[in-house]
Amino acid sequence: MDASIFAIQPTSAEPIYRQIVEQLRRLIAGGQLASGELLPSVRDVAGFHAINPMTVSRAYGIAETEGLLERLRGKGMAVAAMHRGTQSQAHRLALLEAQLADVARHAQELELPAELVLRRLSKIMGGS
Amino acid sequence: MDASIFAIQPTSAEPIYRQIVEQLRRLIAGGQLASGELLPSVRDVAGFHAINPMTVSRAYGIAETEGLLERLRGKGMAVAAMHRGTQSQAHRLALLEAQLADVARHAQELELPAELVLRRLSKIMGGS
DNA sequence: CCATGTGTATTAATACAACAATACACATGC
DNA sequence: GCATGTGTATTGTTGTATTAATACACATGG
Repeated sequence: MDASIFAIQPTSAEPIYRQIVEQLRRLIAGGQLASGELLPSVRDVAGFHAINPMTVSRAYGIAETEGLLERLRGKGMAVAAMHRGTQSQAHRLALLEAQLADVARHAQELELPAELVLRRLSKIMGGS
Repeated sequence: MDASIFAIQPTSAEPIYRQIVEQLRRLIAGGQLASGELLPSVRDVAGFHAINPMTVSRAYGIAETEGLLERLRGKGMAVAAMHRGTQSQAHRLALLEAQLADVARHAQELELPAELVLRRLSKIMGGS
């Protein structure tokens, strides 16, 4: 697997290691990273994105603690076998729940009608 | 105005002073805080939410720099006169744009169909 | 065996957030 | 005038988060 699977934004307020962990969570849950698949090495990812290897290692370590990844000694990190294939839609939707709740709260503070927000989001998602 | 207008989450990763600034932005843009309205004093807010007065003062100071608030010497802080009434829907929707883009990106990584996400968000917003 | 590839423990540097304790400038109202 | 109410500047301390630099242990493959 190529080091380019991750979309790192070094300028973002969100810490790099957390960006990686969260993308791993979603890519695995969505099935874009298949079970058993070998991930790019920490040095590959670090070199490609010009970040420190330890930052990547930290992300991989957290993902392993969460049970997302498995460590293959001498080989590297792979998607855990437990996570065979794609999770259920309900399970994946749950990963968006908190973010959707935030959107709803902010929309209410902005006194924006729900229909308007939904139309806008629909347009953004459709165009991707 | 009561000190309870702010919904502070001390455990959140987002800094308290920034929570306050962002809520001010939205509440003013949405018209829930009317122009000229007097805000709760820093000591009131700090006491009510059990946080440090200087943290509130910092938030008010930033909001003043942004032109959201006006300082009334000896009285306190008030919503700036410039912000008379509610902003246009387009202007308010723009404040949600970045967050909606994030939702779209995450949904794609999760391989969730747009309709499912929209239905879920609609339910959350409707129930509020 | 040994070069090369894994991941990572350790230490340090830097920055940030929040709190605490003062003290100050200003306006209001008795 | 003076007590009381604003916001704020200042200084210091504490705890934490993030990233970086270095060195190490281990497995693989010839």
